[in-house]
Amino acid sequence: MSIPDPGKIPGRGAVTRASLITAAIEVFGRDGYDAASTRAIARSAGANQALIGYHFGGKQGLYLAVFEQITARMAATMLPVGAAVSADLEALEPLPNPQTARDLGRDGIERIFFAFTGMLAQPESAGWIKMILREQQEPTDAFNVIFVGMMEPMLSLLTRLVALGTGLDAAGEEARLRAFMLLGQVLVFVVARSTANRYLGWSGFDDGHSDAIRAQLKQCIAAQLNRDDSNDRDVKS
Amino acid sequence: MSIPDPGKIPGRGAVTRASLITAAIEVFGRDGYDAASTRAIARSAGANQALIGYHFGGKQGLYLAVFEQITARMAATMLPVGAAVSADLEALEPLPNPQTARDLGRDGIERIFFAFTGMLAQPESAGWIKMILREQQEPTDAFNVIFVGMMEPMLSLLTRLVALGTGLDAAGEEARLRAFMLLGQVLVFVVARSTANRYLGWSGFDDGHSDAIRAQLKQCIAAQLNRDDSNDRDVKS
DNA sequence: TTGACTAAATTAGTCGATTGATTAACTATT
DNA sequence: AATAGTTAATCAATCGACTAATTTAGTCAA
Repeated sequence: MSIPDPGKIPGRGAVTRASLITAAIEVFGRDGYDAASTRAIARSAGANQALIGYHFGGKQGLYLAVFEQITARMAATMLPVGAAVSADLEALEPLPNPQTARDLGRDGIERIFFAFTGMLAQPESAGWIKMILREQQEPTDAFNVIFVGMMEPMLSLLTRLVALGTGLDAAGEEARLRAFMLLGQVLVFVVARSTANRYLGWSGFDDGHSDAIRAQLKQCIAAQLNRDDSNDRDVKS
Repeated sequence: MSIPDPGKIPGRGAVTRASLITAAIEVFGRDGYDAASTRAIARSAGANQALIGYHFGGKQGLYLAVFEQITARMAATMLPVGAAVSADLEALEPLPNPQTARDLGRDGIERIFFAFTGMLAQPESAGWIKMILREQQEPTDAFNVIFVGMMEPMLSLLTRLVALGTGLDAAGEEARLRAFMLLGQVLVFVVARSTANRYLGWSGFDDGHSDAIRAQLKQCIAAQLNRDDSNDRDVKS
């Protein structure tokens, strides 16, 4: 009648439950929520179709469970990096001279984006990247899971670092906009993936390309944090 | 038996054909290709469901027709701007001194992005933005239509301008990467729309927000083109 | 102007296939 | 024996495509 508690001892049900989620990431990512049939997912998982209803209550429940898994996996790679950067920040809290602050901000941003590009370049990422993008356009309950578990913490830290590096107010909209735009410089390679592949002659987003992106990104970050002169000239418009 | 030629004199069929496309942009954009039913599209257009088969051959044919319309509409706003910028470039072809070149590049990039943000901020854009994003992840024949008609011409021009402003080789990968990343700084606000809305406290991408984005974008463009110093220090790594 | 003829456009209805969900029976584990 | 897990089968609903019948608009002869 009701959904079994997944937090229990991993009985025989736990393995099929896990394989259903794994298969669902694959099929949902490839076909999208509507085109993905519960039968296709079950077949890919080597399980019976009725088990989706048994373990997750239905298609929607499986979809939500997939996002909890995705968020947990992303958090496992990104949050430690964020915590390390954050710790370095707290370490010399009495804010140092402007030049040191800028170097610290730039270093933190680079470390975060280094981890981020590495994660995106993993072949198995392709599936859930598509799922997240779909959720961005038509958010369901699943979006909330990934926003509070991943997006919001990383964006907050990024905003702090941008503020540190540029001298902007960390609480203002400008710093948040800049952090967001910074993120866009990386995201564009996966969200506009077909355009990227065709215009740049790539066949996908692999490690070699993430190195090339990192090299350019490093220059862009450095340039955007060194805004002392251009700032004083333009900010009053 | 076969699909009627839409290039003929606009008989009574032309108006239903047009209203079907308009409704299809709405429904395809909202629900996605698979979840959008031909019945829902026909109902929204005030037409009979069988007319989709009659005018477009089927669901797929309607989808393709939608993208031809979208491409035409985007091209109508963007290509004139691109042509104007391009004309200014040809005007002083014997390349001027580095400083003038950089100003010219920056000015061209700003004009393109100004038009681009304006287009994205239009309320009726929301529908086809989603369609294009879906096509980026799982490209069909429709992607080819929009790539050669819109993406490729604008990216080429953008790359030229970036090369002009930075001194990079216009034919190299670096310049194309930079142009692409520049594009990402704007696109992120529509592709990560739910994250943007929630993190920035917006309720959508309207004119007021596009002004705020333009202000930050202007500074970012200027900063990224003034890379003389940071370039010499880092480019050899 | 009228009426007959034709082709384009539109309609309601039906087709087989597939969808997510549900049930009752069955098996394995404790 | 009792519970958890699994299975095959079936349910109504909906899908895209298709067909035959009908209406509309345009053309030409009288």
